[in-house]
Amino acid sequence: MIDSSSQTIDNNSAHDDKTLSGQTTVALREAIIKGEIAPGEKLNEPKLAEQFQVSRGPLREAIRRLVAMRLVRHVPHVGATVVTLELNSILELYDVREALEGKAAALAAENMSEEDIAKLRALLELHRQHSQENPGEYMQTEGDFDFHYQIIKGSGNRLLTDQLCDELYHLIRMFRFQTSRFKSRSNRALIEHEQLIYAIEQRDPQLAEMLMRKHIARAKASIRDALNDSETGSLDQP
Amino acid sequence: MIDSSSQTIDNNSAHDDKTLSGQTTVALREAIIKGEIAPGEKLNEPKLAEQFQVSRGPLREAIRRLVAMRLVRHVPHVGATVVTLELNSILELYDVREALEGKAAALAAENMSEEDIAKLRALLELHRQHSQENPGEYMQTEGDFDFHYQIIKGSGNRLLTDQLCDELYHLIRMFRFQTSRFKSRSNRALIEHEQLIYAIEQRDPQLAEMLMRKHIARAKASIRDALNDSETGSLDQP
DNA sequence: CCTCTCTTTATTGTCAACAATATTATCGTT
DNA sequence: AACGATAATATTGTTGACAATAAAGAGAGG
Repeated sequence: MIDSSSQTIDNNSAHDDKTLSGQTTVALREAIIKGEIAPGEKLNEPKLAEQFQVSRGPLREAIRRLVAMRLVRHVPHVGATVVTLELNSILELYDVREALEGKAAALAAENMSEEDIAKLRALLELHRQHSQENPGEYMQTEGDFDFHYQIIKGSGNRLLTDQLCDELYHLIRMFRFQTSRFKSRSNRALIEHEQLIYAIEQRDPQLAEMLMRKHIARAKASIRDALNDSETGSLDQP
Repeated sequence: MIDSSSQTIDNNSAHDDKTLSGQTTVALREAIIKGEIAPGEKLNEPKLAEQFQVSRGPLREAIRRLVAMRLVRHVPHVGATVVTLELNSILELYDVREALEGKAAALAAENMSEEDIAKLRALLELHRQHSQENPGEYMQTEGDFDFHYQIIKGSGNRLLTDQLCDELYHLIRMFRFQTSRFKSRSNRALIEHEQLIYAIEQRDPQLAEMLMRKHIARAKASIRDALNDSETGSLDQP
């Protein structure tokens, strides 16, 4: 077992929030991420309150939290709508990821404990094994972020971790859900993860940062190519 | 042109929010940043609602937005408290700034229009002039972020801009308010800004990023030194 | 037939009362 | 006197009703 909070990636500051607002937040969040509420769709407060069996108060609070997570946009006196992830937003997201996770990798190379590094390598071997047995499986995407998640946490920077794991993570999840038909090149990711962990083991912050940045930049490029080819401008509409 | 709201740094998604929640948000936010509500202090909802002449509803919403801005921490059924900026949090903040603003500088070198670059240089000259006439003046701090702000906007990345200017910016302001007794080395900043704008003019993303990162890293180091000296080690424990 | 205005409707913003939980104070026991 | 359990208090969470604003529709005029 890697960590007490490793399989529950969701820490979201609401992991132990038994309050109605908290529960409604995760329910609404998941509904949006899974596409049960379509991108661009308007969030009708009375309707959703009825649907989630809560009053409008907690529902409004949930909406505000999702606004902070950038899953929802809000205009005063008009209402809230689910964000639409056009290609441009995705590319912007990956630029931010590159900057933040690159720094996280550098800090991880400096601050991560030897045990945590060992656990990280164990996790990588697990993914490699799984990938060999069932090639092209779902785990690579979840597992991929598992790996990144451990490095981010290994940075020891709380602000960085919160920004990446509480806010941006759910945006990434939403995007992956919408484009799950595209299977990612998991072999390449595995190789790059291997290089990355080696840099961390060598305690080389600059190399770790460079490798992480290139890793994410390549993912970004591959997304741009895939989406440019496949849709030719006609994928992102609902 | 990217946006028309350039001199009003506060865009905060509430710039034209005439709603009570919006007004309460900025009022409460400024009160916290200026220290009228002390760091670590608890936010008593009935008391603050009375103070701001609003009901608890809008006040609660304001608090939630400030939680998203990381100016306030919230625990279910216990309440909200103003964050305490220990040295550690500040250093973490500057690491995140280094990553994000570094990338912003690189993107600005790629995407900024020639006119915007010209305006940026004009702004720098203005600050230099002001700095010569009244050495060691307040403007350098506000002006410093003005400069950074223009570069961030010049990146053309909306997510990046929002993260830096809507959320982190207010944390920085709060920190500066609390430590206004320390005068920053404005001469050095001016020189480094000069180098930075030159790299942008040359359309050299890598150099621009490097310069911005070093610029912020130096600011971080100078903060660490100043705070370590002045408070003699009794600062970072809670 | 289209367009503009006014009315109607629906939706968001705000409020004050109620319920649930945590904090504090009190009291008894060791 | 110190500690722990229990009751009183204060604060947060939730609810439904009310007010203000925007969207939708009807009707008159061009």
